[in-house]
Amino acid sequence: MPRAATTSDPFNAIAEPRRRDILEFLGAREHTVAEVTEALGIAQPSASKHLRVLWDVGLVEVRREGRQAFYRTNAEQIRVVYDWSRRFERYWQRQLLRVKERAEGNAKSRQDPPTTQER
Amino acid sequence: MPRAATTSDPFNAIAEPRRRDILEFLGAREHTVAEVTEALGIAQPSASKHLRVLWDVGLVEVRREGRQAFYRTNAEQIRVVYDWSRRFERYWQRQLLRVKERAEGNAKSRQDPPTTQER
DNA sequence: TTGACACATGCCGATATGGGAATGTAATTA
DNA sequence: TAATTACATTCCCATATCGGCATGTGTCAA
Repeated sequence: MPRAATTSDPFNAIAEPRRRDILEFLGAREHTVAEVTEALGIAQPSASKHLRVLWDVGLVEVRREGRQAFYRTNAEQIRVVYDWSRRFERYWQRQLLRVKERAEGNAKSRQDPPTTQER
Repeated sequence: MPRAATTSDPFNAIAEPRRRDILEFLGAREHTVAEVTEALGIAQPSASKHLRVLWDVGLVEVRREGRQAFYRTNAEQIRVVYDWSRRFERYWQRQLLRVKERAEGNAKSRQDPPTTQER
């Protein structure tokens, strides 16, 4: 079974770096497909496809006017990701605390890959 | 070109629902692979693979003891996702404001797919 | 009407995916 | 030493991905 479709949810959609770039670019105000392709240096069909994926999961909205399409990011949907990641806030706060606590002492390095042995 | 490797960054790693489940499960405290497989109802090799991917991008840490591996999520790395999504905070706040402003008036529905015509 | 323009879609190929089943490996136990 | 346990890895396969290129579709201008 391959990875879930990019169109299934915001998490899959933002897995692609280019799409994150697009969302950031469209963050401030709406932009034309041509503006996206030019600003990010991607081919037009590629931009259209990415925008389509983002639209499918509700991460962008479109406004059509003549032969132009004005896209803007729908921050509300990014919030899904935000809310999920925020659930771990208490954990990283706790971890930061621990780091701070042992700030003076022994630096403990990250362990080796799962397969490699250590200790 | 296929999608970027799941091992490339946290965004790709959390694109998989099962891996998000694992991260949540490992959020509170460290757990054995066996505990993960049992708690989430996934096959052992599958769990090991997912944990490996999560480990590759630094989303989990391992502590080995005898033949057991104790995994825990590394919230610090989830923060990468948190920080990225949070950059859109001002936008959804602005959008919520707009929604509130036109709370009394005309309900504007979402537009049709990019290809379909409307207006 | 014809052509240019803006964008969307279809097809192709190279590649990564995740599940299942089998196998490998190191540590513990008998 | 042999069997068992706890994980990790490998192989296989059906499937989805993204980019490039070509093409389709609707809109506006000449």
